[in-house]
Amino acid sequence: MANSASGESIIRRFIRIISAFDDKHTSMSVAELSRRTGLPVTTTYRLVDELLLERLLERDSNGNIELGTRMWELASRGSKTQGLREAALPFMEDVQSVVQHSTTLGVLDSDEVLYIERLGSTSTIMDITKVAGRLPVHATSSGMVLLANSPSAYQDMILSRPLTKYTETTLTDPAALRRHLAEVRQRGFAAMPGVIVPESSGIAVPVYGPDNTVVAALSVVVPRDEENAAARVPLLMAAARGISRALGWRAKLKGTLRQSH
Amino acid sequence: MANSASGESIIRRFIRIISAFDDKHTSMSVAELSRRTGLPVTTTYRLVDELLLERLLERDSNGNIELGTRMWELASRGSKTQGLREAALPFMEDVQSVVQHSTTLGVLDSDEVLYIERLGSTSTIMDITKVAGRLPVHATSSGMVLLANSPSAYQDMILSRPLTKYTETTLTDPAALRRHLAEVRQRGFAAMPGVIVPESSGIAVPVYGPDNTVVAALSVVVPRDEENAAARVPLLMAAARGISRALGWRAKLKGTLRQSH
DNA sequence: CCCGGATTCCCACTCAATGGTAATCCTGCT
DNA sequence: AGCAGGATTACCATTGAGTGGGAATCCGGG
Repeated sequence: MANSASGESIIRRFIRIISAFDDKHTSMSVAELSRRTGLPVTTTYRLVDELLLERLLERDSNGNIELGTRMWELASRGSKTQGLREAALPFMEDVQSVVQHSTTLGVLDSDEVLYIERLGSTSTIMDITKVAGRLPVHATSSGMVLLANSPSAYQDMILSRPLTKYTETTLTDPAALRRHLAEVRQRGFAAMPGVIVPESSGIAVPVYGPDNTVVAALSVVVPRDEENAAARVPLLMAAARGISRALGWRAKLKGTLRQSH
Repeated sequence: MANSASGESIIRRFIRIISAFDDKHTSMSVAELSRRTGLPVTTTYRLVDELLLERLLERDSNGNIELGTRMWELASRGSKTQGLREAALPFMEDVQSVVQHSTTLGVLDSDEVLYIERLGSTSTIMDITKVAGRLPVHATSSGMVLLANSPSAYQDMILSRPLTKYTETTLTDPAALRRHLAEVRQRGFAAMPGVIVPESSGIAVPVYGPDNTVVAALSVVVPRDEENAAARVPLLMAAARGISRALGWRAKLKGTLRQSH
């Protein structure tokens, strides 16, 4: 053996380690960490020791390992996500104060929607989004909005892979999805009843960045039986516009309202 | 030369790299990164390449390097900070809706206050707190609350180092600070007029965790000239109690109300 | 006292990581 | 077009940081 029998770099192993933590596993023993990551026991101990030293990991009161506050700090303070989040939060509060269910802000990351902020009670069965949580593009209103405003190569990539059918109403047929995307692009919002959880509906609108591309989706989740959920669209649009403006976007002067590519 | 002439581990260098990014420097060229981190050019390129591959770093539209969304995601989803933040947010919104200036949630990290959430407009000169930003313990109301509820060894450590005097009213004398801490402990809140910025006042109260220790400080910043800022204390206390309860804290049954160290 | 798992200690091996030097690619300026 | 200055990529000889199996030790519960 030598530097990593498996040929893995330290960075990759570091990622394995921090990836072992999620909202369901916020702390664990080193041995368990070794098991979860699949790294050799000794190696795990050595690496963890160093990460503890650097405060990227910490020990809790039981001696278990958890992600260090410093880790969060370093990752947060310089990230573009932070700017987006801060710009959006006030407007999200406004929306939340009216809609009362849950309001989320999502971005596209690799092939999924990553939620970077969320307001509303956490306990609802109705809404499974979490901050720093992911959901598939094709089964969320946020995903549809983001996909509808993505380059066609990206759309093709997403639509060409197997799409999970979560409920009766989940669209999984590429052609049907494309039609739906066209609609979303034209109307400027996505409304999807019960695509991932039968009893709820998602409504999402795009948020624009300075270069007039769509950078995020603002969305609310409401009970499916709620009448005219679409009545929420103007509210959402106004909020999204506010966020966009805070991000440096300027309304188009004149001409068509269709966004570039 | 061999594995790091400077004897530095990859982890430490990785930290140097992500530390080079902050809210003022969200993206930069690799060469600049090399300069900022002090790492050899070649080494920086090699390391950055790998981090790009792992998506801990990303290239923006100009080809500059920025922190990757994945970095934020991994650091956020498993962190205890996240749980605290989520528990606190609804209550912070309530406070913010009444106080209107700015509401923050801070924790103690090494020898400073680290702010993990913040509501209110960002542009105020009055309030310099930022999410994932730090301020010194002795010059903030949050810091005083947290310090007042810390082990005395920690208090000694903080009070024994040189304390910056930001304004006329900043306390820098250890003895005076100790008296103030005793007051804070007894009253259950800290109110500090213009300790870091002359024209504003901070008011902070403790947030308790399940084991009845203080885990965070909830605070508002208001203009200093505002009459009876202390009138805000009950509001803050009620909110802090709500957060504490959401974290699993149960009110003491009976007996003294003094909290254990 | 015993048992099983977690943790720490030990150590010989070796290739991943290193960082100079030099070539190449840009980009703006003349 | 040609030039200047910086950013980026390519090359490569060198070596100690990283590795991981194994054994000893610690610890908590029954």
